Amino acid sequence: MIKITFPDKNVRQYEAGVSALDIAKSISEGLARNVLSAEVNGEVKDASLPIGEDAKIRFFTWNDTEGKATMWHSSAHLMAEAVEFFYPGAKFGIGPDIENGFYYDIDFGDRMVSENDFAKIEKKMLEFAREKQSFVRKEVSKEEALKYFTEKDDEYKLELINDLNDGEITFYESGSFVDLCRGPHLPNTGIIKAVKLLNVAGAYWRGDETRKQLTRIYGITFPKKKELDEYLVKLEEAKKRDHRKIGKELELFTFSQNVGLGLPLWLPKGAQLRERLENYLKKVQTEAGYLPVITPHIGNVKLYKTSGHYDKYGSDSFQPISTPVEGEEFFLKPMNCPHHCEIYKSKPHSYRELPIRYAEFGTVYRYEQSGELHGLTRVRGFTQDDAHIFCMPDQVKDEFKAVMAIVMKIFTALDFEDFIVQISLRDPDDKEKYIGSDENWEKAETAIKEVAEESNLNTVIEYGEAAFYGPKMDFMVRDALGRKWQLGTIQVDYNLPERFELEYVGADNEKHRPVMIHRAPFGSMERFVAVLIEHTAGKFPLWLTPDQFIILPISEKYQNYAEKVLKFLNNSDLRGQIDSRSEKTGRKIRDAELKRIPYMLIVGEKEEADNTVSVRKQGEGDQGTLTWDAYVGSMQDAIEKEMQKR
RNA sequence: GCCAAUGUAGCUCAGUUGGCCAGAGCAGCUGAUUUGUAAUCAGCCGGUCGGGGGUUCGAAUCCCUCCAUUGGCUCCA
Repeated sequence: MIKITFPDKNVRQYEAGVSALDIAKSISEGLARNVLSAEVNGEVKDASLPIGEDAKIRFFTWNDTEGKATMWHSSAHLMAEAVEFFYPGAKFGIGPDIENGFYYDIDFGDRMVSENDFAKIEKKMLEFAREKQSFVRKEVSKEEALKYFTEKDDEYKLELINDLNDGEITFYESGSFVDLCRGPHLPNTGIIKAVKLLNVAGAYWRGDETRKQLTRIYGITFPKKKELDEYLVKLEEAKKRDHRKIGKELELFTFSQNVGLGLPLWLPKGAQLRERLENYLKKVQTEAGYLPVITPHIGNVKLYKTSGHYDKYGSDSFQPISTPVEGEEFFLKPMNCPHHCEIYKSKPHSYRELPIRYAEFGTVYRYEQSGELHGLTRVRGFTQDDAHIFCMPDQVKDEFKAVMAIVMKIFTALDFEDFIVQISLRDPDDKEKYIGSDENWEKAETAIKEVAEESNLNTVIEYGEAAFYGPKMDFMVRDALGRKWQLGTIQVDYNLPERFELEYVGADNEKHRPVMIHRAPFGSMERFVAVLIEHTAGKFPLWLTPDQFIILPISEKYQNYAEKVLKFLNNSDLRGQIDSRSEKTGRKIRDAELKRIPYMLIVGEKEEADNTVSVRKQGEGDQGTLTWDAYVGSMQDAIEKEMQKR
């Protein structure tokens, strides 16, 4: 007999060799039906695996992320089985579970697979699911494993097996499909009740651009059909928040092929919104001791040779601009830092002046790959809310923390609650990609790691995500479809000060090298506004929204009164317009609602008689009648409330 | 840059197996209407069907190519 300990510390005795599934059954049939996998002594395992010794056990169901992972990983196998049925000879790469579902990378040879083929594959998957195929785990020797996939002629699996050690290789067999796999898997495929293949995409084998591109099929499965339907509805809803769609509807920005790919054109309403964000940050920065600077959009190529940008990105950038002078070349600036370094160098500095904080909304140009361009989130010309802090080494931490405070302030002000703080460090296996000495990198990485530890934020470390001159702390926020985008960023840099030979005179009357902190709380105005649009679905807070109200006169007769109201509101620092069209009120309301204008002020005979406005709130309907003063008061209160968050 | 899908008026979309001068709604313009909490009515304007090439008696529809968009991959100073 063995002792099984449950998460609630309860202990029960079982025969050795009992499976997690058996144990679940001994508790209740219902639990047994819902168990997808189990954690046995800290490791997630097949629920059907025999347990030979005393163990701590935890069951995973659909309500656990581990349970979902098991479900989706098994679904990848199920899909592979169906794919193999229709495309015998297809070769399989990897097929993991992901945050929402799973994918499998497949080499179909000469055959083309598109979304048109999904229906039959889905149908076959459900068929196999209904057969309640069990996942049979087999430990195999490396030799056996290699033999199997050599016969199957699957070079991808062979490559994977070659990277594994003998004795740690397992196969899983479900139906006719055998896969190299660590597991764990579902007790059987019958748990999968609803299947949806979502899209196909090319994906390089092992993420390596120089290797063959496989066909990746993404899918998701559910234990209930209803959950799939709900998921699909959610996806549709998310698409409605897409900033590209709302940006068009609300006339915030546009693109023109005549101007160029990835070069956004800000329309008046978008420009107003952006300007308010910029003014807000300018105010915060002034309070935090930043000094404004302004630099040109181009710079001599020499500048970027000094900074290292030329070597690193020169050939993939917009190409240099030549001048009538032989050999003279300018670059569109891809970064503001070299310019700011030159400003720093324009005069000698004393340690007493430090830290110096130069801030600029600097527009930069980068030749992003055409396939990467995406609305406002990935563009070729964008404006960074950039600043560079030049400080002494012992000031780095305090300065870094102060910048973090600004980022957090902004995120709080705009209700960005769901963000990831990512520590982006060097790829330890590929130091060639970076400039600067190991010593400098150590110092910079240590500083960031220490600051992160001292903050109360949950951070994740990503290796290989650093900038080429230094490590970063990146603030990642998701868009409507769950894609992560880097917004705020703070970077510690010991390298550029060296390259630009920046100096200050210390208390010891000797020359010292300052440390640079690059930082951009919004990241770029373009990307930030894009994410803001998706988070708010275009319903911006009052302090930001282009029009706070619109006055809707019932008819032409009340145009004069409407103008008086407008003047009064404008004088009270509120902004809005009059809809003077010869339309019915219902129509004006509908249009204002669709434009997400927060307040509609309906004025007619009654309102004119009592000097009031009839207030309608976007999305909420009629709010009753208020005097001008009362309305202004309520608006000021609402804005005041928003200000407190700022 | 790579893989796949898509590309018809400013926007959203119809256009059967290739067959009469390419359609609708919204937007825009003109006129009528003077309107009370999510679409007033009528008329007009607007497209060389993404560009180019080809097949055909005939192409928005079939083929090739280029461009762009979308979803991924790679990249992201």
